[in-house]
Amino acid sequence: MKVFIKVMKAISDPNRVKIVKLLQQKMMCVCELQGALGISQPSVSKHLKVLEGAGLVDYQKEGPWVNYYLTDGRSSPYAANLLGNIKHWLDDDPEIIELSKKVPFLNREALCKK
Amino acid sequence: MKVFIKVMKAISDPNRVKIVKLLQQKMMCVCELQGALGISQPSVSKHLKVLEGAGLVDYQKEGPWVNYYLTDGRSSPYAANLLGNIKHWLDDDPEIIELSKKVPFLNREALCKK
DNA sequence: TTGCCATATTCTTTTTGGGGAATATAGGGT
DNA sequence: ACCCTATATTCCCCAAAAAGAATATGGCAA
Repeated sequence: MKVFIKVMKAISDPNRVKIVKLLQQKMMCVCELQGALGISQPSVSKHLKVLEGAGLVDYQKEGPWVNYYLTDGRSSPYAANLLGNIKHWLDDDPEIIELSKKVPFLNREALCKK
Repeated sequence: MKVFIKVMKAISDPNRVKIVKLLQQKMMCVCELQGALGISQPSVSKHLKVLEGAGLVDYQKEGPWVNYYLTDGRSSPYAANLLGNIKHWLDDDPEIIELSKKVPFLNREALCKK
């Protein structure tokens, strides 16, 4: 039950949904996600931690950056199912469409070291 | 997005998960759910309202009682998918097993008019 | 070592959400 | 009409969660 609740709570926040939908397109570092979402860096980090705790994302360090990506949902059937379904969901949502348009222009060199 | 969040938030509370799992077994009135969950009647009513708002349950009045039951998820693909999956999920959860044992003994005549 | 940069963590504030007590509502039976 | 019962709603309290500012951490470069 605890695992189930954790996964569902993780995906119950709009910004975290957006992060998942962004990571569907490509692996991203924190500053790229921040650039896309328009919220503070600590907020992004905390959302990522919640998603990681639910087994939805994982990360890999690359030089100064930390790249986050979607997992395969190995941690629980709930995570696996959710990640599978959300792939097709919300693609026609106005907010998600707007976000997706930004993706090609996200550039970590430009976004960071401001 | 709003509908998606509503469904996910609705299922992100342990008591609401329990209500859904109980209603899988049979249609129940508020006082039966209250008896099973061991929380206050207003609390049950409020949880039911959240579930209804998410399109997961509906109700039908029968004399003095209000019978709640699971919908077919017609309101959204998210509700439909969730209701379909949760049918098989959490059946081996200790809390849910305990709850299920109580179901045969839930009797609205005995539970109400205390 | 020092400094710099990306990210994580802490702190505080504000908002959201669940809980029960008390109250309101609605409908049936008398 | 009246009362009684099941349920809904309101109220207030407390805990959880989200937000950003400020600070800490960790690794790389000079």
